[in-house]
Amino acid sequence: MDKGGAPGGGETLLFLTDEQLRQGIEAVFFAYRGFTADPDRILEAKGYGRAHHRAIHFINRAPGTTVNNLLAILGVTKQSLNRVLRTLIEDGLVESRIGRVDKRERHLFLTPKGEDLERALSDAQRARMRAAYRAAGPAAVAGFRQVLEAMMDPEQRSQYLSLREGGGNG
Amino acid sequence: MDKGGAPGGGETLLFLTDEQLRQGIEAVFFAYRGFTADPDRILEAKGYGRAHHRAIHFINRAPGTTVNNLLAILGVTKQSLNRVLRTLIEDGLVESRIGRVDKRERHLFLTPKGEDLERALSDAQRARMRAAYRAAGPAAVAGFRQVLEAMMDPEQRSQYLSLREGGGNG
DNA sequence: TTGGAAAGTCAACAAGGCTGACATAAAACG
DNA sequence: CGTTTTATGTCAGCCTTGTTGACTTTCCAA
Repeated sequence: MDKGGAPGGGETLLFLTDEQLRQGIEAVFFAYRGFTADPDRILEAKGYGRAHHRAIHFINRAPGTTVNNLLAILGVTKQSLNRVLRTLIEDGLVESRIGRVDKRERHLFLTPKGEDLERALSDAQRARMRAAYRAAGPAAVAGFRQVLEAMMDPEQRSQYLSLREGGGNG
Repeated sequence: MDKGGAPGGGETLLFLTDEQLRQGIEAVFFAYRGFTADPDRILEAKGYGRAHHRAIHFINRAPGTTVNNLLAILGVTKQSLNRVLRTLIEDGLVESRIGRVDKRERHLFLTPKGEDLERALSDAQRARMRAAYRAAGPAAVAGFRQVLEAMMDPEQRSQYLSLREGGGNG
């Protein structure tokens, strides 16, 4: 439990007590609840869950992505994803097109109806992020992103970064 | 979709494009996976889940807390918590003592065995947080915490802050 | 003392993870 | 061409962890 601001052992480059770390852990816990609260309300009204949200988000992010691709990003089994995808396709939110070059693949797209829901969900989530960013200020935002990136597993981080490349300006 | 760094409408105090906000959202998504990955491995080996982790964490944080108290912090129904609590009590990780003043209440404590698991879980999680904090640097950590706090719902934020008061130095 | 409120427990159901087994179609390989 | 591998989908069944409803015990106040 080193409490000192003075670097004690060469292991302590930052002022990091167990208590501070625990507060960081709890902050992530509570913040994540806030992060999902708004979309959850919208989804519940339509009879969907977070699993549907995640699928819709990443299909919108990378239109034409294959099922296998989505599987890797979401980190779930195909059986689990398929259940969600099936309902989205049946409900006319997602379209699944057979690949032209490789006919085994299914390329996934949002329909206009799917885009509507995606917009509703991401508007709600962005509004909260925007408010948080504004309240904290630009310097805090940069730090926020740095720590989040450092918290990811290496594999997740490279997935995240490759999405950034495809997605637009930094 | 204002892209300019120049403040356009008085609403834009920061340089916040939809794309930047979306990257923030995805960063939270991927980082949360990393955040839970280490404890999840430990829990799985013992046959527990995240719900057990959360209960253990907050019982350790506030020993003697009542079931109702824990309910408010965790934001689940008492029936849901009860199932988790029952297995933890049966397995000898948590002790439930009937309240002396109000016999309806159950006060919850970790047993030595429960403290062992708590330590294993929080060591793993703190190690990741520490690494992320070190990689990002002190200024980033401050910003990280600011944004997380701003992301919480007001009710969650006050719960979070009251835990901080009880817990030690900031 | 009686009725309501509060704390906790039991039962049953749903979402969404998981594994395993299997089917089909297409591609890749030899 | 025949075989194997890959991509996808499906069925069945299990687990965790949320939910609601019904119930008991306890406390308190009228």
